[in-house]
Amino acid sequence: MKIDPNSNADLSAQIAKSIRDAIISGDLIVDQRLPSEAELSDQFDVSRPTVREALKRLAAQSLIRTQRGATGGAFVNKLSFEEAYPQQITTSTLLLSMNAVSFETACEARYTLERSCAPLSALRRTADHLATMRAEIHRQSQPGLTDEAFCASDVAFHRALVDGAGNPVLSYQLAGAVEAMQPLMNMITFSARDRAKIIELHTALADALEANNATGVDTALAGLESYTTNLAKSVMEKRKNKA
Amino acid sequence: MKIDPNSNADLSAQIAKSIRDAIISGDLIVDQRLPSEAELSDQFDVSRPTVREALKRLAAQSLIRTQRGATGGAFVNKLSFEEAYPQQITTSTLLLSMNAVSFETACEARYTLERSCAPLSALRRTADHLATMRAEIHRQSQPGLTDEAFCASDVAFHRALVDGAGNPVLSYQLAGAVEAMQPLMNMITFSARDRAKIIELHTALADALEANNATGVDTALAGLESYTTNLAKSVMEKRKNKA
DNA sequence: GCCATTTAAATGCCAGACAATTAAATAACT
DNA sequence: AGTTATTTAATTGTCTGGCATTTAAATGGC
Repeated sequence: MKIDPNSNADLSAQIAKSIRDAIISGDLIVDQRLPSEAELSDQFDVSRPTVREALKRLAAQSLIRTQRGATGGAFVNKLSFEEAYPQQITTSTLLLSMNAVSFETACEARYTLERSCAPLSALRRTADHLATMRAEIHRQSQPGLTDEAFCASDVAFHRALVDGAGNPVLSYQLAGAVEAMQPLMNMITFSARDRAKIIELHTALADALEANNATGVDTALAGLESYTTNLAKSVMEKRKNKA
Repeated sequence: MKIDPNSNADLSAQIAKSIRDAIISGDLIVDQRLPSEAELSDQFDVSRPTVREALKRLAAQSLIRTQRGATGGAFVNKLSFEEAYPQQITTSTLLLSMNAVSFETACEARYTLERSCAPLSALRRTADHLATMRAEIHRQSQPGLTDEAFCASDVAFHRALVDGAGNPVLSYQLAGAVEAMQPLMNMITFSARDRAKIIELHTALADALEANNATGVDTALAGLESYTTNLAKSVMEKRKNKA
């Protein structure tokens, strides 16, 4: 393997790309051991620190894992949904906060995606999913709950709804949209009356889901979306007037 | 800043996490310059190579960019949708290939998400989106087209549909679902008759979109999903019989 | 005042070394 | 023979120190 030292990209970036491509193309398969750092240095004709930088890049994307010791080394990592979740959420969160995405746009995306899961979830949700949702509703009605905890519970509730569709790909894609909204939601402080309204809609949603009533679920979600949007609008309005 | 040398995690991973948290929390803002590698070495009380490994981890996630020269250094990167797309697609592709996700499951997720965009797109699509879709349909009907090119055009067509919803967050989330399907779609070689059928459905979809007919778009998408699923099923069946 | 040169600061890269970890090979002991 | 303790070898983790390269700003010459 050879690397172009005249490219404008870092050597470590080129090496990382080379290995990444090998993983994506299937030349390197899951759990396969990569050559040792010393061997990679020879193959790519670079120093060990440079190889290490390349490997760290791959590790940051969970594409490899490393093990020390005699039989250690870098191994192609089986990328699991569990591992991919946090990265997806981090990226989505930063995208929202760094690109001045309006609350409305983010909210629309989130509820659009979530409503698409509703029919499947109404069909396939297990008792487990329902139990989780009921438990979260109960938590949300506790008086002493902080706004952060309320929002976290809200996220857990909606994730149970999405997971109810029984499609891991769908759950993964939705995770980013739902979780990344949390910081934005936290900016809206909920009054007791607002919470009661949200809990009421959550209950309606759970009831419809329990009855396998897809239309009911969709209606409840639409209600949540418009209520949330209006709430945000009024909060923003108040803040603007104060300032 | 101090790092725990007795943790089981690598120093570079801990440092990367520390800086990443600072970015997420807003302590470090976009375009802000991080301390130089030498300064970071001092602050975290580690060597420069270790700091560099940490920075490469962050660079792999597009959280920072580096610049050489007198006024150079590492800067907090404004994560753009354009930058996040490829990562999202790589991750989604690997998740599908490494986790034995069935074609059916992936296909269901993809069309479920895409159908959720249909109403918005029927409402908001511009002439530009329509033109792209018509152009891709035209390309798809060229006789000499390879299967790969046909699939690539298919992806472009569907991305135009999604982009028509005019919501960047939605487009981003959908990119992974749509693009990650391409390698799976490539495994199904399309006969001329299959292509004609797909083009027919694409045309119906574009027509409905042009008429702002949300229901028509949804019907066409549902048709595409069932046709694709059945096609895949029969292809798999044939392969099993051969073997 | 403008252009060429120098300088300084920073990242990019390398060589060599040592520490820590781990599994396997070996030796010692029962 | 079998089990346990020790040694050994391979590998990653980390450090030191250095040089090359790039870039913008400071300096100097015209």
